[in-house]
Amino acid sequence: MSEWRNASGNTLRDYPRPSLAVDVAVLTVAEARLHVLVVESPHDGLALPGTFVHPNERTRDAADRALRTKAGVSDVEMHQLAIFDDPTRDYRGWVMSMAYGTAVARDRLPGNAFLVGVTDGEPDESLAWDHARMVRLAVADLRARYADEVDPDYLIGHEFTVLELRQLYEAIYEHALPKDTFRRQVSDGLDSTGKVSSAAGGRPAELFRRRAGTYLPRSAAGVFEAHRIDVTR
Amino acid sequence: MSEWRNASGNTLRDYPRPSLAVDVAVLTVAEARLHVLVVESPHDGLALPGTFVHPNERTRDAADRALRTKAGVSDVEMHQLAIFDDPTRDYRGWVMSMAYGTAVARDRLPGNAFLVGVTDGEPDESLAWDHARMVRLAVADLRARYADEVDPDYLIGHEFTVLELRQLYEAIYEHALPKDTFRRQVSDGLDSTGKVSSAAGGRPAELFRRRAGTYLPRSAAGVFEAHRIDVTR
DNA sequence: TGAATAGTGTCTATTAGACATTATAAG
DNA sequence: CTTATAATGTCTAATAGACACTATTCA
Repeated sequence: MSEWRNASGNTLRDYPRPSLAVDVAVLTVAEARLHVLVVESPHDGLALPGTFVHPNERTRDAADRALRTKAGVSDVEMHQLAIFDDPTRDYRGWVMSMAYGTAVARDRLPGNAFLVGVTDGEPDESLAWDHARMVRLAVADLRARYADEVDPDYLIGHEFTVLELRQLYEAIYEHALPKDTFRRQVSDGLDSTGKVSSAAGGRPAELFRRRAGTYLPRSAAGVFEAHRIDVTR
Repeated sequence: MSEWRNASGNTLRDYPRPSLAVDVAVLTVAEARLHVLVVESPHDGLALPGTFVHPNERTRDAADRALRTKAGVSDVEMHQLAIFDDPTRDYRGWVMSMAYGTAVARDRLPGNAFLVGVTDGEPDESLAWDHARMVRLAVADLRARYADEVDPDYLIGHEFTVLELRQLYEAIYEHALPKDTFRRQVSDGLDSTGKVSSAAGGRPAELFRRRAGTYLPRSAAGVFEAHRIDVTR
């Protein structure tokens, strides 16, 4: 590699470079609760799927690759959370990790996926390294995005009833939501399909689709979120 | 360095590592407008202050060091924005950059600081590399944080009038705010000092301090922000 | 006194939240 | 019919936004 030199005299070979990893917190809703996808290794215990970044690879592509090869998940839209850069965070040496977050419907994950429940941003089982903090950031990010749009990550299908949508939001925000207020908050973000769901004992519920390009009202965050997750820990 | 090997067989020396830089978007309000602090280099033109990360240094410490040495600014609380990792983004080779954002009062910057006006997240003059995108992220981050608390970055002093505070917010959000509604939005986040400002022709204005540990109401974001900055570009 | 600015009261339209009512299905 | 669930209407309290009014200074 030629030694390009910029105005301040730095070159790309002046000093050691960090190893760069990515880790991905894949959230999902199963049994009406938030879960995070983990992988188990004999040496490090439970951890988020991750990998080292390959030469000239983007971190997002590395995260995609980690999900594909270690968790059997593809075609996921991810969001940068933070870089974890404590030089002592990895026993192997100077390893930084870019954390990504996303959410995927349960039925897009392998049937034997290892899911750990998440309560108020905290995994029910302890994770390796600083991965619990990554989960906390992922949940805060998920909640912020879900207060902005109707189920942007398609945790439920393309067509759904308001009840199904509300139960999804109750799982994400971890508390009950009033059914009439919830309906009014989201109704502007829904398109009616005309169809109804097969009734479960009572009046059949109407099936809706996400309305493209609509945001939920600013008040939605206040309605959904009972409290804020402390992401500073 | 010993070759620690983890369960999946990776080592820390398997493949090349990226050079890692940091760049900092320091926003300030001058002449009732948002500005961003830039440095000028003969080779690259206008750019955000930045530096390469030193061995075993945290990115935040590197960002501190860049601000101190290249812009004469110290003791600034910064926020991670995003990692910029396009492998072709730097002509010198594979260089990623972690972007940080912050805001600093004009009088904490050197008198000869190079400030570029910012309109709707866009610097008035073109910046090197992808630094304009970093500015966009910094402005979005600033607005989100200022909708949460009263001037958390101390862009105005410890004691201030509601008028001064409102003019600050009008500069940050780039539109006029109704004086009575604004006052009601922020009043719960203020403590009265009893003192009044030296009058400027009319009734003297009361001086307030930030009330510790209070958040602005959730509706504040809707009142302040006329529209959202597109950070996807 | 009038001019200028700070601060507050009032009215209206909107709406979150609670509750009641109607609508539509199955048995 | 009864029962169950969906969807909507109604009432109240809170409040954003607009506007007017009062308060306090200086000239």
